[in-house]
Amino acid sequence: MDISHLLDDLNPPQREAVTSTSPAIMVIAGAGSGKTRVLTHRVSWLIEVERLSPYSILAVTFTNKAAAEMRGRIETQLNMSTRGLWVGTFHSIAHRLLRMHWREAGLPQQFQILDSDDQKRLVKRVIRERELDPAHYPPPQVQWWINNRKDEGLRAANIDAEGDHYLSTMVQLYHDYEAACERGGMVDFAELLLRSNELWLNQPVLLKQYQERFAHILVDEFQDTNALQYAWIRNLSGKDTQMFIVGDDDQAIYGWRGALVENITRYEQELAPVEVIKLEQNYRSTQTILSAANGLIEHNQERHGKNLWSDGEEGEPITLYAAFNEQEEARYVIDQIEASIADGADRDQSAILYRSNSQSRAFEELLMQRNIPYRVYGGLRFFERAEVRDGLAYLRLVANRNDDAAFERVVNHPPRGIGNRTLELLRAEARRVNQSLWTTAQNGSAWGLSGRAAGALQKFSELIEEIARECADTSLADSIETTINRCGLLEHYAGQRSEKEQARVENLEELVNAGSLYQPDDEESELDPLSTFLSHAALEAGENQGDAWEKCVQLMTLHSAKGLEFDQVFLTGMEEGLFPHSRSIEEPGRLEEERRLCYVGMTRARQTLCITHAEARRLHGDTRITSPSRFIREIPADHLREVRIRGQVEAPVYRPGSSLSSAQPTANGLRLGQLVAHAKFGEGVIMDIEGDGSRQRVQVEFSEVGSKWLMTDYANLQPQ
DNA sequence: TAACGATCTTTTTTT
DNA sequence: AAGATCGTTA
Repeated sequence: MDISHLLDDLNPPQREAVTSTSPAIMVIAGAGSGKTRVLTHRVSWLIEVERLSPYSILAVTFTNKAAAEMRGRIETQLNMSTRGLWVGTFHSIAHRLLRMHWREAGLPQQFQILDSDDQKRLVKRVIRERELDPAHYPPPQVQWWINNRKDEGLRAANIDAEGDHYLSTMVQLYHDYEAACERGGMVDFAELLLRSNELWLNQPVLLKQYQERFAHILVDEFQDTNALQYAWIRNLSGKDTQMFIVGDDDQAIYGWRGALVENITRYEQELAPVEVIKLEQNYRSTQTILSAANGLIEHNQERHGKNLWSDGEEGEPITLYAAFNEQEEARYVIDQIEASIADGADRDQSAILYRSNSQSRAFEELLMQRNIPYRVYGGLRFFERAEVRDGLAYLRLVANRNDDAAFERVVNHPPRGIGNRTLELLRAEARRVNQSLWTTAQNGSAWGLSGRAAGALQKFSELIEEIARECADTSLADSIETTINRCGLLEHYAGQRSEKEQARVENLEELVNAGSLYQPDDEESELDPLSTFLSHAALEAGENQGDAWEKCVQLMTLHSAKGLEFDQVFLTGMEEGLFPHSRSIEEPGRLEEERRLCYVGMTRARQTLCITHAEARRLHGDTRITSPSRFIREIPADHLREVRIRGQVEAPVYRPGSSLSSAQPTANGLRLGQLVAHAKFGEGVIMDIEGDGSRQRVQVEFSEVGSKWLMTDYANLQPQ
């Protein structure tokens, strides 16, 4: 058998990882070391060389994107369909199990997935019903708390509040929330995992069956697993299961949402002896970038220890630019990008990375002004848009009348005269009789609702029943079309003719389209298509902004940059308080996570890396003087090159500890940040200086007339 | 019931 | 500064 195509382009440790027969393997895969390749080649190897049935392999990832990429690559390698092979996110696999074993899991067959938005509404309701002050118990915080408990594998009944008032209230809310979910047949994200883990614990026969089925379990991004995911994996693995995990402790950046890097060590201890394979050869970045990143990450105490190297080129030094403020920072970065594009680089090979989303603004404004196409990652995705969610809520009611979250969402949207007062009474009554809102609404006048309110609810019920009847024996696509057309949302938006409403109508039409394109997975094909479509919508929120695939400059947070790579990377806003973020500075553990985030950012770059910081930045309304990030100082200085304004290299811009000292005066006494007066334009601040002698010009931000470029020889600016 | 104004808040994000 | 949320008012 010719197996060369699976091994030829691998280095020795990669090859060892792909072919190893140890019962427990741990691959510590540095950034850019070919992690995905190892994972996919191993699966292909198992199937093609070891002749394992795809049916006996389970591969788990964190994102749908990673799962899709893995499946795609495996199919290409094997040149066959991967039917039977389970590749998916923790959540999608747990979901699949629950759909198959809903009875054993104690769920109604039609259970629906509650996304975080619905979850928040439900939590809010539970708080209201307890008559607690939402200021004392903010819904997002309660939601966060509940999810954290679930991620730890704890149910309300398992938590001992020990007389602590706050804690016991939280437990009570958790309890109410569980009851509300139960009543409506709803399962939130964390619940998917918790339930299926309980399925393992409560159904030993079923568990054994799966343990025997999966001879191989592969887990990607192991450093991001939380306690529940760890338990889930451990329970599922039988004594003959071969475990293959891939992770990188230096890229653990999700501790704040419950991920436990320690799971790596824990795995190593619990499954000893574990074969540890380190992938340290990097195929992405220049040696300079790697050395710099290594130098930085060495400042962390808690490490497995690993040193990335490359046999590629030394590459350019990392440039460091000290901007006057965030606008000037944007100007510098975008000038550089424009220059590289002029040199023939692709726009989408430049990425601007930042710590927090609000920083994208200055960049976006300038990119827009200069007509450079760009794409900002993050933000609302298709299935998260309000109108799409409304449409889905109608569908959910059609599928399951007891879905209270969906009921609340659309009962008066579009407005049909069911006001808050009515809803309040309805909620109270539903709670009293412990029934869903839908059921309670059916006999409004019987429990004392005014004739008018009861009538309005009646009409709403009839509408839903009617839609359901029309959808009864049609295809999924037709059901969705019927629902969207009949629910009244289209008319509601069509009435108003602004651009926004136009877009909403289009999105609803797109939802119909999404339904007709939807193909259930093989295992799901015999289940109710509407339910699986709704789950799909919740589990996979869709493309970010599937806008035209024109090549765009990429803007994103450092977190969303993980897993991506670009020729040219700008690491911006490298200032104390912003990055590392002020809320992380106190705790050593958090600070180390910030440092790993910086490491992740740096290692995204293939060719060039540029680090920028502003000496003054407008944040939350006021301008403050900032100092450069400690991370800049932690990068070995010999890999850095400081850049002056427009390429004039003189005294170093950056000196540790200095803030505004870098604004060097020019020959005629003007310097950045200088307050000046102009005969016609009034007072202003110097934002930029370029050229010298008779060709020197300065950019002044005037308080009256805005920003102007002026030739210094003619402007006659008076320093103030 | 909707619309307006006051008040509050502000890291990172997937499922 | 800006956006979301909330309570009050017309």
